[in-house]
Amino acid sequence: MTASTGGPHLLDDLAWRGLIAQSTDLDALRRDLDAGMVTLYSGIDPTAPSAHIGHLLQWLTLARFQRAGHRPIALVGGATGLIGDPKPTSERVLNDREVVSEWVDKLGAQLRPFLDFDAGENAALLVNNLDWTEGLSALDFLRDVGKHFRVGRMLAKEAVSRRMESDEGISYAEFSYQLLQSYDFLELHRRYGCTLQTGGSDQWGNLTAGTDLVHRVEGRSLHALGTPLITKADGTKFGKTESGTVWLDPSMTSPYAFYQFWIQAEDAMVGTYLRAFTWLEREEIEELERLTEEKPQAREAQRALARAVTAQVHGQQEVERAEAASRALFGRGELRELDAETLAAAVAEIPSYTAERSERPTIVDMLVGTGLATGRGAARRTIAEGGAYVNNAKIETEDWAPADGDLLHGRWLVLRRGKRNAAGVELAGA
RNA sequence: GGCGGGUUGCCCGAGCGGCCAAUGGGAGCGGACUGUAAAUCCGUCGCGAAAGCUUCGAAGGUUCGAAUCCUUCACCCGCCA
Repeated sequence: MTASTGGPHLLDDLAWRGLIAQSTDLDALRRDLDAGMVTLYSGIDPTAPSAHIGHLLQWLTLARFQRAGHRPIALVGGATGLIGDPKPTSERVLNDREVVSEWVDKLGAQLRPFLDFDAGENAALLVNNLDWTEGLSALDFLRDVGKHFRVGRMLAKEAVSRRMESDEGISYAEFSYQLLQSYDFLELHRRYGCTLQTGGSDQWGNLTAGTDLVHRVEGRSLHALGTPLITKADGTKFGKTESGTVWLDPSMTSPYAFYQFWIQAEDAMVGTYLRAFTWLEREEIEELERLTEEKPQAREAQRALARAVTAQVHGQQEVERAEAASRALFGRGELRELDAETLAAAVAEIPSYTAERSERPTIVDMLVGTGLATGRGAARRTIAEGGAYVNNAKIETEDWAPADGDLLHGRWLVLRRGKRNAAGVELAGA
């Protein structure tokens, strides 16, 4: 069970999808992939209680290898997460051990649906690098790992040199990070015959540090493959919304918000995202790209993207809910014409809160109450700027309060700030 | 351990006794245009309706008045040991 069923070669598909930014020796990798099952790994560090869409890309890459018959190891960095990968900008704050350990568990559970852990020979594995570093003494670590590293090369790594040049500098702990991560590759090579590490291109220094270490210790040349950093069309960071990072955890980013994030993709990038984040085939994606060019206002590609990615992460049922809510809230139709059930379902997808009728909440109260505005000042500003809507009608006065006739089905209001931030208010009580 | 430099709002970065809630840029947010896109232009961007309140690493002090001066502490950077 080596090569996949028909279709293009895995590496050609990855290249077409724009997933190969850097690699050690592609031809050698191709030979190994063709020769049989390859064991590969990719790791993420627990820096939050949930993975985000950047991590998703790494897991999907592992999954692409698995579908081609190879064996993926998903690593969660219970050890590396205790140290922190140097950021180019600033030193990280250490997280407590208990917190990190909790996050490791959450991330592990979160990634399971993306890989097949019961595939027989090439079943996926989930590992935690704390398992082989916790018991390691500092002396052993320095002798067995540290001795193989040259400080000159360590200093040359992008993240390290940037930090050396910054006026904040870098701690020894973060400086040592690359040793820890390299040791993972060595350990996984020894334990499982792992010969390939994949990761974001921002990890390239760490990936090659790993292949270097294995080369020195074991005399074998392993492979590293870096996926590109996904960005927006102007090169700025991808994966953030007004309310921050796009998380996979539905309690941190609701499926509706998740869906909305993708639907709002720029025309110029929607093809890139389809290639990288979905399993759609080449012909389908090229057709969608063509549609974007010919009929951009139809937003077919964005819709397909949102649907596909949301389905993978949250399931088909959530896609349908998000789509129904999106139709209700962004549709041309009158909100008043929606039946109570549809409206209730739509409101359930968006931030909402319940206010007491007797308190006679004003538009400002409600903007703040729903979280659409961060404070009363911001709410007033929104109104003054003409960005506040109730049931799709612009509200221009700060002391506006709903009359009974404004309520949809006797109890709901749909608030909107700007074009695309909606929230619900339910008025309770007599 | 010694000497020198630094710590300003989400980020970068001016300010160096009153005119500072603090110049400018970026990001963000709202509007116009369009298509839940981009670009562009306009507006906005500590909290508060306002009076006012709380900010410029922390704590004290000098002064009518401090982000700006002094002292101590913490952290960072550099050179030396």
